[in-house]
Amino acid sequence: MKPSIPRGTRDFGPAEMQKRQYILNIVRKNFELFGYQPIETPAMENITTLTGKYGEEGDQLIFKILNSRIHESKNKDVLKKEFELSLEASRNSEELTERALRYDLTVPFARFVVMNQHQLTFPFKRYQIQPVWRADRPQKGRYREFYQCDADVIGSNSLINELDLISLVDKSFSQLKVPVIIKFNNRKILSAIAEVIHEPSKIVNITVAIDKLDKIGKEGVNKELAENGISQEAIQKLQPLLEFKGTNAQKVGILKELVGNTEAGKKGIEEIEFLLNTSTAEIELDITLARGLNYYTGTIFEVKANEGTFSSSILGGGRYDDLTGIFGLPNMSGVGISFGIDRIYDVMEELNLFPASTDKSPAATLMFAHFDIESQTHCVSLAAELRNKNISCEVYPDITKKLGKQFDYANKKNIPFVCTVGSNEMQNKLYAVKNMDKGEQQQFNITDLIKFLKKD
RNA sequence: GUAGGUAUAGCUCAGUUGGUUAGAGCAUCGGUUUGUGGUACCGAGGGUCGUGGGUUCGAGUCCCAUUACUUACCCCA
Repeated sequence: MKPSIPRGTRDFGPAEMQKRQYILNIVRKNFELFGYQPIETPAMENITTLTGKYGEEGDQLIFKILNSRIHESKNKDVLKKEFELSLEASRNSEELTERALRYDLTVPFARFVVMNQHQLTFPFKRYQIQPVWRADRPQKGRYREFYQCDADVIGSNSLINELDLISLVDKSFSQLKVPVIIKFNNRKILSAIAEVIHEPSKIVNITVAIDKLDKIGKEGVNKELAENGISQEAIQKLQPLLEFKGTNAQKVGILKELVGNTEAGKKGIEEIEFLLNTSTAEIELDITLARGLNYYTGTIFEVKANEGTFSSSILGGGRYDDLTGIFGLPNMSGVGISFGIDRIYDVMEELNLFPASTDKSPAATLMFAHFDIESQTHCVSLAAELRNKNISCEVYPDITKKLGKQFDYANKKNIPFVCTVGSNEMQNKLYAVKNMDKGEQQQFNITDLIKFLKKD
């Protein structure tokens, strides 16, 4: 049988893991630096926890898990009917699927907060680094299994949290040396727009269409709006939004004109101005930024790489005022961001941003080479001594007289020192250690060897 | 779901208007080298040309179908 893995999933070898961990370590360090605490949640959730939170499209992209032992069911007639119905339209049947793989980390987090509300100190700041699954068509930069790295704070309305997150994002990308644009907008503006053009029920269609401005241009957006039943009059009102390019301040001016006399508009503009005035990081107000997820209600974020061919977003996030409400805990506003490290990896690979050290990081500091079972055994006890001193090392596992083969192995694993042990060395307790880079060899007793490697 | 592209050795790919026994580089293994690697030279193994059918004296090459992968649309990290 030919081995394979499901489409959209990947294996990661040691070289790739080295780079992935380089990114993860920087992100995790910053999460902790800003006072977020780690949690984990299960890979699968009850399907009812997930459905209805991600929009119509989103629901269809949830990986569903078929119930086990359906052949033992006592209600096969019901099962058959549910199955028939599922063939006709996208729907959820708990008879068939009670559980699903998590689609993001935010909704499980909201569930977690509600379930553990009495143990948590609010405002609660958590970070979470785990894979999520989406039943999407894979393509460039889009995977069916990928990692999200989320930081969220819940139980606080303060815009300080937004500022904190912006600063965290800015710091992380500058440490990774990835050139980015941090864009933001506010969902209150979008609802205000829907209000002033008298199409409040079409808010999702409007936001999704506007979000595509970059890709399909003004004409494309107008066409899509019309197709979604938005009146010509309303579309005309939206034009200033689509046509305008300029500074952040000028954009705020446009917004004031368009939605400044609505309640939601006023509030949104106020929040936007606060962030623009107080953020120390460079941020760009993008009045066409909408984002698809249903649960956002206030500030929304998106980060894209500023160089290279990679156009999809590498980070997203925003404020959600009532995600926990559906689970029975109202009035819990939260805000969070999510790093897409798989895409960050792709950007960094394309722009050659990984430090050289991640390319050939040594598997160990030293390898022992030997000739027979006696010398190998001797190496094993020497290795134990080095490891007690916290020096990483390994003993060549096979018995062979061919030193070339053993040296080659060390080379391929980028091990910088090789210590060859034969009968002379065992007798004199003096060990020859070769620096694989320089090709020089020095002799040490065990104490000096440890000193030498420690210093190095 | 819709539309395009690709499929030949473990990997990356050549393969002429359809013509003898399908090639290269890298990788692997062996040798030059039984106590010192990266280099060099010599050699070896490894293929049902994705699968099934068709056209033809003859198909890796042309046609049809099918599967997998991939890119774009939709949506998203």
